[in-house]
Amino acid sequence: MRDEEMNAPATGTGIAAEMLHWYDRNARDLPWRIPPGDAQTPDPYRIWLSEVMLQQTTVAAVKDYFHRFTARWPTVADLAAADDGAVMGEWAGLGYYARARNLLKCARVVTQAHGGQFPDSYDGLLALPGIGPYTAAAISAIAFDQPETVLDGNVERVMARLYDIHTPLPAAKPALRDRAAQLTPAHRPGDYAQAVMDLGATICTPKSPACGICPLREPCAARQAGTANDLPRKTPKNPKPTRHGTIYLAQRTDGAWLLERRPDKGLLGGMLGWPGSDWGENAVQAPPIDADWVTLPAEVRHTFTHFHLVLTVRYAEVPPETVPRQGVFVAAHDFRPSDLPTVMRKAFDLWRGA
DNA sequence: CAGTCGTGGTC
DNA sequence: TGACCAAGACT
Repeated sequence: MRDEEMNAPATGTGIAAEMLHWYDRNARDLPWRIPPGDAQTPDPYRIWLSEVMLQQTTVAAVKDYFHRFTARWPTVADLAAADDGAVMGEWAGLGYYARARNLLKCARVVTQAHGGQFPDSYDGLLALPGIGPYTAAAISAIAFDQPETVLDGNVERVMARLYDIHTPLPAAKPALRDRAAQLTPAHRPGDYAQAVMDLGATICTPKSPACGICPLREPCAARQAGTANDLPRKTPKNPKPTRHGTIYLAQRTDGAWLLERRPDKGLLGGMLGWPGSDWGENAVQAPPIDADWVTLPAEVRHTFTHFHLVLTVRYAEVPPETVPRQGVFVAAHDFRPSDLPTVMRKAFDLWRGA
């Protein structure tokens, strides 16, 4: 390499080459990843599953779920054949439950309309349920080594710093996408995509980035300007209101619990939960069944993306013949608290005294 | 387009 | 301790 090139790493090809060089020595060992240099071909099913799980979710949180899903459903056809309730139960605790509903929809489309093979193109992937611009680019790049540009929170942060872009998100997104697209190499685009995301996750972190050991420290404009820690800028978020509600834990004398399957649309859609009131300013609703209700001495507090929730929990033991107005009784041996979304499990733990 | 949609970790 | 944050999608 000529000195001129050595001193001009701010070119697109120079930066991509630097990224790949760094990735070859620093790629994280992840359950869904084929290490750089390995002759194996990625399994599109595993790449797809991991990418959906990783949407707005940390690697640490995903790992165990990924292992359980792939052990129980090794192929997309296996997943397509699964019961809805089994998939929702296995997803419980991971959050953003629309992902699980779309996951199952997608598995069935791929199995029934695509012969069990994922499309290898960005457009083909984008047409599938639960696959948006980021995930379509990620799967086509990582699983099929197509030169698509991934733009996630990591890449946005790396680009904002590398080019010292001060426009706040989400307005800056088109500019950041342009920069990212310019850097995407034709050679090893899958490894490059993972390299940028690894860099954002381990070096170019949101707070206190490790600029000293960053492979892009020389071309990075924000590091030179001293603005790296303040980028990317973001438009401030709205404050979270607090909502209130009441949920009812009814246990039959034979041990069965009164539960309901929540409607597919909306909060915790498709998940199992305790029947109860709506959550609002001052939600009041008749209990789902006539009983001698006891209000637990503590409340459940839980924070969702856009509001805080305070739940009053009431408990009652009811005789076997009682017919509920809401929900269905689930036999004790069929009830697994791990099937519940976290806020519902908190209520159960509160009753149990955990 | 801006609101909706979870959760656990971090500082 | 509360606010921010994470490999976004959907409406």
